[in-house]
Amino acid sequence: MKKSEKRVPGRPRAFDKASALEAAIEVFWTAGFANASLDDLTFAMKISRPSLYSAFGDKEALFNSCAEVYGDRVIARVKTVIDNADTGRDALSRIYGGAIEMYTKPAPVPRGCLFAASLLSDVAVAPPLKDAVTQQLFRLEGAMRDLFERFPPPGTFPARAARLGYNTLYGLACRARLGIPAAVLQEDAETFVTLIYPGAEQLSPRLN
Amino acid sequence: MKKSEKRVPGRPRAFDKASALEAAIEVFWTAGFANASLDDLTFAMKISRPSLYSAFGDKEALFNSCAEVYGDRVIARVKTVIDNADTGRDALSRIYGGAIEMYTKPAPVPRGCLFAASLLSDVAVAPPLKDAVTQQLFRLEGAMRDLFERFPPPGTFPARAARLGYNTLYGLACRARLGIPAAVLQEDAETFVTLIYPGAEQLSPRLN
DNA sequence: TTCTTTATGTACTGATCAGTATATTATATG
DNA sequence: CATATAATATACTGATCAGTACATAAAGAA
Repeated sequence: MKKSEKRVPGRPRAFDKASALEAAIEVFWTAGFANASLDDLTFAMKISRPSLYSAFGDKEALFNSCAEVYGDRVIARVKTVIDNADTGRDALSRIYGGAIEMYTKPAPVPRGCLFAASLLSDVAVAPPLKDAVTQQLFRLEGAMRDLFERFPPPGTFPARAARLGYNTLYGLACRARLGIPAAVLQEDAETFVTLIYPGAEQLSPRLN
Repeated sequence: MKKSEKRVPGRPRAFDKASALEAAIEVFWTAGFANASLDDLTFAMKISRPSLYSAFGDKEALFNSCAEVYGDRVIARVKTVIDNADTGRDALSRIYGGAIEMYTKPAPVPRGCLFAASLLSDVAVAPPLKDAVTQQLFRLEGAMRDLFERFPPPGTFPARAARLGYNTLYGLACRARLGIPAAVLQEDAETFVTLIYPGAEQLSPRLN
C-alpha cells in the first residue's frame, strides 16, 4: 500500500531509498547490528550521514526498516513454497533448502540469517530490537502453522510442529553463521523433515 | 590436572582467578562479547584493569577462558545425564530440560546460552571467537552422539540424530535469549524428543 | 525574482572504547 | 637488611563511535 512518492517542495532526494536499504541490509547482515558502524553504512549506501538520518532516522530505526524488508521477503518465499506444494514433506524440504542456500550464499563471511547474525548479542543493550526480531519469528511460525495445518504431520499437532520447525530453522541459521557447510545443514534439514513426515525414503548414513 | 599454584617471588595475587572468571562469564553471558566493556568486566570481577590483563590477557583471551570453563561445565552435565540414563528418551529429555532451565534462569535479561548470546554478531569481526565456539559445539555433538549410539533412535542414524539434536538445542538457546518462555521451550523440546524416540505418550495439544 | 522547504557535504562534538605507562606495594630470596 | 619479581591503583592514550551544527544547494510556490 505504498504511496507513489508525492512531489513536495524542497530539494529532491538524490538517491533511491529502496536500493539504499538493500545496501544497509547487506551491511547489517554481515557485520551485525552493533558492529555495523555509520561509516560502514553510509559508505555502502553511498549517501551522507545527514541524508541517512533524515531519510531513515537513527541507526535503530534503519535496522528496523531493514528487518521489515528482509522479513517480508522471507515470508513471501515461504508462502510461495507452501502455496505451490503438493505434499507437506516437499514443501518443508523446499523451505529449508531455500533458507540454507540463502544462509550460506558466498559473502565475505558466512552470514546465516539476518536475525541470527545481527543482534542476539545486542538484545541486552537494545531491547526494542529484540521485539522487532521476535515479531518476525512469529510471522514465520504462523506461516509454518499454515503448512502443517494443510498437511498435518502424523503424531504431532500442527502448532507444535510449527514451533519446532522454526526452532530448527533458527538452529540452522546460527550454525551457518558459524561456518558449518551447506551440505551438512541440508542433511540435518532432511533428517528433521523425515522425522516430521516419515516416508519410505532410505536415509544416507551420514555426511559429516 | 591443575597444579596447586606454586609460590613464586613477587607480590601475590589478591583475588581468586576462578571466581573472577565466574564473574566474567556472567558479564559476557548477559551483555555478549562486544557489548561487555572492560569497565563492566573489571567492576564485576572486582579487579583493576592491569590485573585483568596480567592474569588473563586481553579481552579475547579472557573470553576464551570463560568459554572453556562454561563449555566444560555444560559437557560435564550432559555426560552425567547420559551416564545415569535408563532410556534414551529420558536422557534426551533431561538434557534439554536442564539446558532450558539454565537458559531461562532469572537474570537482568534472558540470556540463553553463552555461545548464542555472546558473539554470533561478532564472528565477522573476531574470527578466532568463532573457532572457540565451534569447537565447543562439536564437543556437544560428540556427547550427543554417545547418547544416540548407546540408545539408537528408530529410523535415524546416531550421527545424524546428534547433529540435529544440538541444532535443536541451539535453536532453543537463541529463542530463550529472545525471551520465549521456558514452558514453551520445554514443550518444543518434548516435541522433538518424541519425534526422535516415539513412545506411547499422548502429547498435549499445544501450549502457546 | 524572492521565499520556503528539504537534501546535501563538511566538519565537528562528547562519549566510550580497549589497551598501557608509571609509580607504588607486597612478597620471596640471599 | 637489600634486591628481584610480580601485582596493584591511578591515570592516561589514541581510536572509534553515534549523532549533529552549519552552511550550501536544489527544488516548488508566489
